[in-house]
Amino acid sequence: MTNNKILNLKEKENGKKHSIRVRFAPSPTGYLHIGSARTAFFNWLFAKKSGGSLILRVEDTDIGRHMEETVSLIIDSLKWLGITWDEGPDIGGRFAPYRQSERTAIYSLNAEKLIDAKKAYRCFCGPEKLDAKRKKLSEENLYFKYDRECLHLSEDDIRQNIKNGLPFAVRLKVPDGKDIVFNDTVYGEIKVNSNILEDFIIIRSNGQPTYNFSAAVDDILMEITNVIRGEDHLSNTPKQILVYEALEKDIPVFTHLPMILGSDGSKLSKRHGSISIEAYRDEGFLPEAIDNYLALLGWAYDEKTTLFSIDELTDKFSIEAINKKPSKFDYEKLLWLNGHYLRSADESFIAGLLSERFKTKGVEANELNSKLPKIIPLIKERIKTINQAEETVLPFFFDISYPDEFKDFFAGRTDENIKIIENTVSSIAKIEEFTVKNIETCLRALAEELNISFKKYAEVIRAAVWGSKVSPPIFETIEVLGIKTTIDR
RNA sequence: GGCCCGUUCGUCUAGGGGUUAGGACAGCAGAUUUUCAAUCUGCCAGCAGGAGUUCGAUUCUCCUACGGGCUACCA
Repeated sequence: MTNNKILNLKEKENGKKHSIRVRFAPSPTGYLHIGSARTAFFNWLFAKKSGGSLILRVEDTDIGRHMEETVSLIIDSLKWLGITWDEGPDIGGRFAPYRQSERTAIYSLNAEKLIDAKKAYRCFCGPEKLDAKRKKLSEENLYFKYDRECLHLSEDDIRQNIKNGLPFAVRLKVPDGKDIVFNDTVYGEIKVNSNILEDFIIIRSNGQPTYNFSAAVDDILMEITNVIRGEDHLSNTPKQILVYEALEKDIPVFTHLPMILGSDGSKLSKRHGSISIEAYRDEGFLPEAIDNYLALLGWAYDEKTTLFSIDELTDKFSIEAINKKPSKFDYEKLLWLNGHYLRSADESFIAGLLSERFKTKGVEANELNSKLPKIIPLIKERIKTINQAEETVLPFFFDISYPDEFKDFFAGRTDENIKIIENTVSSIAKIEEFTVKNIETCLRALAEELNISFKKYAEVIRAAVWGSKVSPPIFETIEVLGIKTTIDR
């Protein structure tokens, strides 16, 4: 433990000029949640825009030790979104370590400092005792606020308790009747009286800090100038300010971001669909689409623009323009955005993504390389996700099975349809150069010859060749399939 | 229960004391088309309710309703 990790009381940095430092501090409980991703993204945008630094800090004070996987999952998702950071658990930095589980001693030492300064005190009331008190009061419809029993313990009692090995938590002594005021960038002035707060626990009896303490201590230590986080922390902010004040440090600028809710207005959860960035990546969404969509949740540049590249976003984003209203997550709009970005994406890029998927399905690289470049232009305009693309392109690589409804389709008009198919087979067999143009001339001529509308004719051929009433443009499709496959089908 | 925050088309939002309240997604209709998309055109649709301030409130103030958050030895 180096000394600079223990905060010196009475040493406010007077007017020292800082460059902007923001942080994203996820709790590694699994994957990167949509809401957290937005928070991370806004932090990143703000850091970029202001030429500051983004710090990634893992808040794992209560998660146990087995979370390596989830940390790397979160890191992967962040990187995939294009978010980069200047300091973090994976790359280190001036204020390492960046995992709170590795900083336990820092919190204890600072808590001890507070105890010595009589700004915090040991509490020997165990959870059972507190629960009992809580329960008793709730039966009378009253709400329990810690009664400061242990604040009044004598020095001797405390020494005796410690000597007897009684476990204790550490509580912050909340000043009485004090207005805690801060100015939130998006919510404006927030004022709360300290009387509604109890002496909250800052160190648990297992020695681990609680969130409101560790977050504040680290934000001080890591010289965070702007705290940008979800609105769910707005109510926690006064407590953290109390920690700043107990430690005699200046508070940073707070910016709380409105929540992202599910379509029914309740907290975004699994029953609303996918909520992890990972899931969207797997579904075949593009990071540009997600970033663009996320940016539009609670923020707008002007009255018209909805499409923003990352560069435009870093240029135009402004934290002051964030609104207060919680927003509902709209999957449809995300889909539309993704379709837009897919349409403007590089064809070889899409081919690469599809190629990966088909390789795992056992399709040879050769076949992929020859067909995919022809296929992509056919489907590019018709897909909204890579999943969809994969789906629609399946008959190019695998045998098709005709759905039951087609049995009727062929049976109902047997003569005509069979005639069409037989004629088509023999006609295309004669095509010398199997190109789109020749196929088209050939088939159009045939339809005329058979005296049926091309619309009708195409319907039959499509069903026969593709096993579906919907397909990419038929001539191109036939070309890619090749003469043999077409005739076989 | 207490405290904090919010409420403009179904959704994301712009606006802001006098506007035909603007855009986007979705929906609907049409054009185009070998299907489906894409594209283009048009349509539908909104200031939560009530008081107050004002010549005039969607905009300012208050109240109510509704929604969200916090109120843990979770973060």
